[in-house]
Amino acid sequence: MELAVQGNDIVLRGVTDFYLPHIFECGQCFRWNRQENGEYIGVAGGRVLRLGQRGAEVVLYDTTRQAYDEFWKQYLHLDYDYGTVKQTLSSDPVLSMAAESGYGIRILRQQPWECTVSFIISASNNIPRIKKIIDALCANFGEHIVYQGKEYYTFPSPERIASLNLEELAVIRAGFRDKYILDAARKTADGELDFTELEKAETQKARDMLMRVSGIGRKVADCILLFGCGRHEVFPVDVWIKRIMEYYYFENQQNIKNIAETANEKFGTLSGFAQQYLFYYARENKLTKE
DNA sequence: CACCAGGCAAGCC
DNA sequence: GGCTTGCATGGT
Repeated sequence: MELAVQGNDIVLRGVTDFYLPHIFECGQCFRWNRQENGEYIGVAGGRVLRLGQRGAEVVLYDTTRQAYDEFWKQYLHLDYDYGTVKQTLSSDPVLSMAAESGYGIRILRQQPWECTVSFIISASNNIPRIKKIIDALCANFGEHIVYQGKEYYTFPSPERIASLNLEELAVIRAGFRDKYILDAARKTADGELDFTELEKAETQKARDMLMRVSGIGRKVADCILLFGCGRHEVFPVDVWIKRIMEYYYFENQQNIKNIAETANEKFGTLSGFAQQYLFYYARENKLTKE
């Protein structure tokens, strides 16, 4: 892959295993929106970016080399070899098929705090409404930024949300999840939940730390670890994953724990990548119940 | 108008 | 420990 700075844009050539719709529409993130021309605009890490792609050429509009080196390269997981990931996983026939379907998926390196709130909101919810609630959260309590003449909002800090009461937070229409968001914000603001400490901890210990927050169970914790902490060995099991795993690997219904254990035996340290390919495949094919 | 959506906590055994 | 139920809200 080669990089060129052209005016205010950064152009990447020879990019493989990377396809914008796969990356932004596989359910890992909620703040990227497809434009009419197929480009995507998103807010992450307090910045805004417009992204375009034509085959192996990816353009990051109106940004700097510094922003790319410091943030977007890692965020977009461009410093990682997905060819090897897919090659290894493809020894399993189901994963071979799923990885072919979602060939351009990258697991974004999102910010742990944003991930925490986003996946608390995801509980018993649908993706369009999750996006709507997060948008309202940012528009009401985030910081205003302008990019290419349009207004955007950053994701609000733990301190900002911790300063609110339930009545004020009700404007985002999160329903019963509002008290969970507040608990996460308070525990993060006062250091009871410390993401720096969490980074250093073993995976199971890190999961336990997250699950001390009300509203964070096993599944939400695992999403935070995978999407916000770069723990690629974690395999979050939601209804879609449960459904596709039962369909291809079992003859009947299984409990969550058994599904996660089976995945770890099959996919090892690549379980998180496998999870994303399977999730995308299950939704793409509208895999139904039973 | 029922039913459901990237689950979770609380209450039961 | 495992199993059931209620939960806010909005979309179909």
